[in-house]
Amino acid sequence: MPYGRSSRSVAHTEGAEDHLREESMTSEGTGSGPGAFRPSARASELISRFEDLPEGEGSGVGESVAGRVVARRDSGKLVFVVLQDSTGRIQLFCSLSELDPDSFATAKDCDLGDWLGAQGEIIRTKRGELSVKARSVTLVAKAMRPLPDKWHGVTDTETRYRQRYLDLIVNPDARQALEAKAKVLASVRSTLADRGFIEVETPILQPLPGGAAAKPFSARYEALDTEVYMRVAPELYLKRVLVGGVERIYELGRCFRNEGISTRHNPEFTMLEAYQAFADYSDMMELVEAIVAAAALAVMGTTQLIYAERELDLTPPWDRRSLAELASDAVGRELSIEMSRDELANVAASHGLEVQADWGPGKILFHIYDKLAEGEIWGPAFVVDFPEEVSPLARPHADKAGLAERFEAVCAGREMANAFSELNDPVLQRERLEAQAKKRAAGDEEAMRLDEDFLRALEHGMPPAGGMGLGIDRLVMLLTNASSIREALTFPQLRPEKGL
RNA sequence: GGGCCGCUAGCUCAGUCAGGUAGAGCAUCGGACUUUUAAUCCGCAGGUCGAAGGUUCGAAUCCUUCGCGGCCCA
Repeated sequence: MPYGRSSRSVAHTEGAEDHLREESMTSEGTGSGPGAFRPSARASELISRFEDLPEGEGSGVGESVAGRVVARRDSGKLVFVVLQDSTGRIQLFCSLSELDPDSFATAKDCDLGDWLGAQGEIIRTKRGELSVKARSVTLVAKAMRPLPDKWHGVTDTETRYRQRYLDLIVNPDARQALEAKAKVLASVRSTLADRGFIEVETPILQPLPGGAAAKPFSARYEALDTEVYMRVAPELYLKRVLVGGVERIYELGRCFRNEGISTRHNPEFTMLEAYQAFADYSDMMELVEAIVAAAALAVMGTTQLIYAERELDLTPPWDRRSLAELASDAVGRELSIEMSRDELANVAASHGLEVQADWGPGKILFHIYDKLAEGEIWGPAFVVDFPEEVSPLARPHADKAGLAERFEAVCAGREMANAFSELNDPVLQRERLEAQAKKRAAGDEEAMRLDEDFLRALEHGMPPAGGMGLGIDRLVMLLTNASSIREALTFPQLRPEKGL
């Protein structure tokens, strides 16, 4: 019993619940009618199948349908009820003379939001609406609460997010976002499977969070009397699997970062990470292009789309620009990793950027790019050659000192993927993580921790590999023209609702 | 964290500038109607105006603080 109401008087003394429907206050009304009503057809299927049925004629074909009541037009002895199922809408034609009294009463007394099942002949009315001329009508689930306004729907953003089911009922866009994400996930899996990657699962609860510069959520693990962290990335575990000799792997799953919420950030989000032994970051560029292009085809049927009223062509190959070159363009003078720290700091300061004392030239150059250039890149583009200083898990560039074999894929001014030739030198990796740990000790909450278990794995030998991470929610945003990541998540993070 | 905007009936919104008995449409509830398409017509009911405090004879409206949400910036 959903509301625990046992009598009308209880409900009626509670003013806040006055809008709950009266008949639903009795156990009879909320009850489950037939629990196993099985429709023989879906709305959209009937509409296409009987496309050629002329106005005012019957098909002679009997079918049963089920769905939610989204409109009711009652003209006395004839009632039209519109049912919505997961494929579309179909009208019921309910005539007193064609129905048993119970069925007619069910159709006449139903409320918007109720779920009905009905059986009858498929006809087209005089006004041209394909309908089921009902022979029987059954209430299969009662709605106690009213549907949003049938014309305006629900537009209040907060209500749409908190009560996503209402959004899904009345706004087709909400359904499409859900379906787009499902298509992207299926497409990503298929693209990777075609290339011989296998999907693996690694811990979400980790004793030491790692693999990205981000603050983790923590939780108390009571049975082990210890603290655990929600992963910020699966990277360090996937590399352990590489050490184990599995050469092409990926994980598609939720990661958690303890940071603010914005149109581009949700504390939990879906990330793809893939690792390929005997490959490097240029192979990863090709992989990112292939995954994104295939996902676009799966969702849109094309790799050319409109995002934020601007054209975006995801057809490979994408532009490649170096980070230093983009930073240079943004400040109007030539910058490079070989410049002195002070010189770069002065450039940053002259563009209003704050630079911290412990930042080296690589971090400052990256900061200039990140703040001044990235947001202006429409893309899709690969920004290549990140400073080594901001890439502690990446392999140093083969022939450019101070740089790493790393890129980010940028679309519509936003980072969508990050990849590198993975660092597999355990000695260098230890130095890098020790330096990170020092920064942490000095107060940098996003600096990485020293993970001895990970280093022990590397010391057993990790094959050279390319690895990439791709934000699935941001990809879905692009493919559904969503301006906020919340539209790509069914239940975005919100503050708990008060007074409920 | 900062700026701006919003919060009024279940939903969509007026009313706030210029203080004076809280409104409309849809939904709900009661009634009429056998081809409707936001059906139509008649009638009833529905409110902690986000919260608290202040100013005032009088506050949805003015002031202060807080909560929640959105957008932009960091």
